[in-house]
Amino acid sequence: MATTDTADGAQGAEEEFRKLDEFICFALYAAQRAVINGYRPLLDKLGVTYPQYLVLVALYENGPSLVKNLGAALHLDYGTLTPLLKRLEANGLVKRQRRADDERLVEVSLTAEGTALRRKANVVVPSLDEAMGLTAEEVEQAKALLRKMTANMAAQG
Amino acid sequence: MATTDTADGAQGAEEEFRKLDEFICFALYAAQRAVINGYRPLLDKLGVTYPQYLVLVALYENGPSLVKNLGAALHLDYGTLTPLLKRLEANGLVKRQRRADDERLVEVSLTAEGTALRRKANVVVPSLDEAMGLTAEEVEQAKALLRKMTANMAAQG
DNA sequence: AACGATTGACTTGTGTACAAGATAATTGCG
DNA sequence: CGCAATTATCTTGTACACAAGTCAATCGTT
Repeated sequence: MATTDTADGAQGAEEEFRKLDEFICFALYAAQRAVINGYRPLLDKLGVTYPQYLVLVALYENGPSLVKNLGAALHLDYGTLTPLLKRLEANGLVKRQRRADDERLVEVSLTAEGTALRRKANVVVPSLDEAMGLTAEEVEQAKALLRKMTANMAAQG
Repeated sequence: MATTDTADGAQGAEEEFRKLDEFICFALYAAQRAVINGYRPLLDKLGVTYPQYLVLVALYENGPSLVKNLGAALHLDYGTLTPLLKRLEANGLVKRQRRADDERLVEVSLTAEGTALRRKANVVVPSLDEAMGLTAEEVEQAKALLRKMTANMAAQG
């Protein structure tokens, strides 16, 4: 069904080659985008993007945090975080402030509006984690496998 | 360990709120980026990015394809594919050609150089799918779970 | 033939991601 | 103390991703 119309590629010969759907990396890539796209309409209502939402969750969990620590929590670097945090600040959800005791450090904290978002987000968002249609057991399996992949890939970057 | 230095956030009270690491969507997000980052050094040697590599795999599998069909195979839209395909074309790996029988259609096919890349990629790349450190059984489990997520999320966009 | 609707592709604008380079503040060592 | 190294952050440049809008070619119907 998928591809029609055109020739059929694999010209006989050797079949040492794998198909797209056999790659676990593709399954991972497709699933991640599907999930983000599922979150999007809900997060739109809250006025944040998916990575912005994750930053807020990290702030809810850890309180005021250095950019460095947010990067460690989310596995994101400054090149991604700095502009993202500026957008969150421009939207009034967080405050960014250089620390007086060490001018290199920037501390990110929630505004009243950012704090208020927590309750709304908590109602609207986690529903999706369950709406992925996995049983509780499958969710645990998936988390374990994903963490294992993450750890192993990081180990030998 | 992760976050230090700053206050500890969760101000007692209710614990109806989840931590970042409990979200399966975050595990998915982190794993996908870790895997792409693992692929990057290998793909750099081939001169392609990860999404570009997936397009090539689709072309190896299906032969010359319409942009529309590549989009269906990769779950990507024109806004992503058109510039990506132009970059692949600029790098000499694919050819893009309007079809004479229907001027709306653009057919993408491999150049000699793009075809030649297949063998190199096949040697260098799939090693990583195994280098994720999962057993064969876990790989199958993971693929099944990821596909289920993808299908369920797509079902109720 | 006429023409409104559909289709396939492209463009524009916003927001991630990440590499690589720049910079100011702090630290550590002789 | 003086200064080289380190640290935390920011900036620039490239490449996805996706929504929304544009446009030409084709189709369906009359």
